[in-house]
Amino acid sequence: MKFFRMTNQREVILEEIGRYKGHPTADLLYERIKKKLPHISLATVYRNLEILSEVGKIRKLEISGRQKRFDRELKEHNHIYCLQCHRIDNIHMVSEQMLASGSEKEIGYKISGCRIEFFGICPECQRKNKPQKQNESADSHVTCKLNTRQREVLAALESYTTPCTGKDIAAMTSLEAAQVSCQLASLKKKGLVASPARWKYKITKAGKDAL
Amino acid sequence: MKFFRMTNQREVILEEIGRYKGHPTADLLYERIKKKLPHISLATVYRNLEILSEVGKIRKLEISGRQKRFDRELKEHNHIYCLQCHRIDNIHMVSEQMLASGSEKEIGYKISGCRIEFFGICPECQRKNKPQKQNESADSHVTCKLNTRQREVLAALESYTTPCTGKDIAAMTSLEAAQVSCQLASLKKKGLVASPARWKYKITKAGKDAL
DNA sequence: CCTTGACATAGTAATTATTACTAATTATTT
DNA sequence: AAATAATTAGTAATAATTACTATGTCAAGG
Repeated sequence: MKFFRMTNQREVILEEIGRYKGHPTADLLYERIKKKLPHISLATVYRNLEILSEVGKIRKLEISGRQKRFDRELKEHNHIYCLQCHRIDNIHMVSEQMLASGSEKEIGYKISGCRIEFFGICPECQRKNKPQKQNESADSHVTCKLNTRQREVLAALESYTTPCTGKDIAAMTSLEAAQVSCQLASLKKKGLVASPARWKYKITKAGKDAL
Repeated sequence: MKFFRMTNQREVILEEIGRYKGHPTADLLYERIKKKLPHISLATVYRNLEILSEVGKIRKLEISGRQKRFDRELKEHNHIYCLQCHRIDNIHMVSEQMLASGSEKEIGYKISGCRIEFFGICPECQRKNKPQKQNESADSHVTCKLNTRQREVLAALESYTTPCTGKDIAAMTSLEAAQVSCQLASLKKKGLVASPARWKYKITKAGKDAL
């Protein structure tokens, strides 16, 4: 049997998937991981995602769309997929009842699992679709006066489960650490981010709504 | 609005999908269609599969595996996928009940559909897996003494919904028309194929079992 | 009937996501 | 420490699909 070695690269990959709320693709993970391990190769990311999912540490999704996606969530759940922006969210429901429905016998397959994939339009895209007229107009009074940098910082925070430091955010975005902390201060004053611990920031409900 | 022109190529593509029982991939269809339209381009096949599915004449499946698959079946159904040989079969069951289960509200998505994908081992692969020892031995007494050509003819027939002529089969396989009719005669004698009309052949239950 | 313009086509190039390969490096076992 | 095995970065190769381009076809309006 092959021996599995927990290398530094694998730890970072695993940690990065864990930090990420959604179902990231290999290349997105690669972009993020590169910030920490600048010399890592895309092939290493791909290989390890494959191996980690074989070992059962992560889960590989082969869902709609061109790219495979990965997540850390190991308990059974299904997915819902936005036809418009291609984001994927989790959806929890029993799937066992269907397995028991006698269809297994009916068609002769030995069923080992089931994946349910809903598709539709996610809340965010629904919101985007509604107001079609205000495109040419002011465009700023709706979204609580967020500038590009603030939006970028907020978006980065939004995609993470764990609280981040300013440095983390700088690594995820194109911004410098100084720029980030400046935006964080202003966002905090508006109540769009909270700081559960010194130097640690997370997005608030209001922050999510503002996005 | 764009005008949709039913060209000869599109008719042939549509007909070929209709003739095919499974969920063929673009390149498989291309191989088959080339027999009838030797000058058709793979790009044309791809483009038209896309267009035909937009127009609603066929359905595009984005299921597990690398390639997209297409089928003509327009009423709602779900799929089951063999992890081993990658074949895909239909499975009929109600999916509406899940849509009503309140999860729509729960996550804010506007759900427009749902795809359920079971996976497991298909009957054929199960059969292949069982007898592991007889690999070196005679290898012929089990399968009702089918030779390679007969097997090829039978497999071609098996994949079609409509009765085929010998010429059809010759086109699908690597065999000459004369070779095909010779094999058909012998298969008919064994009861593995039936001839519902003069020059038309279809596979029988016994034929499927023999495969 | 002949031109005009939208739609289609074959053939090919380009792209995207992923996998395979290779030589060098690192860890584990003997 | 030497031998062996696993892993890596970097790059080449592959598979499926899409984009591009020049040419061709068809149907309608002058």
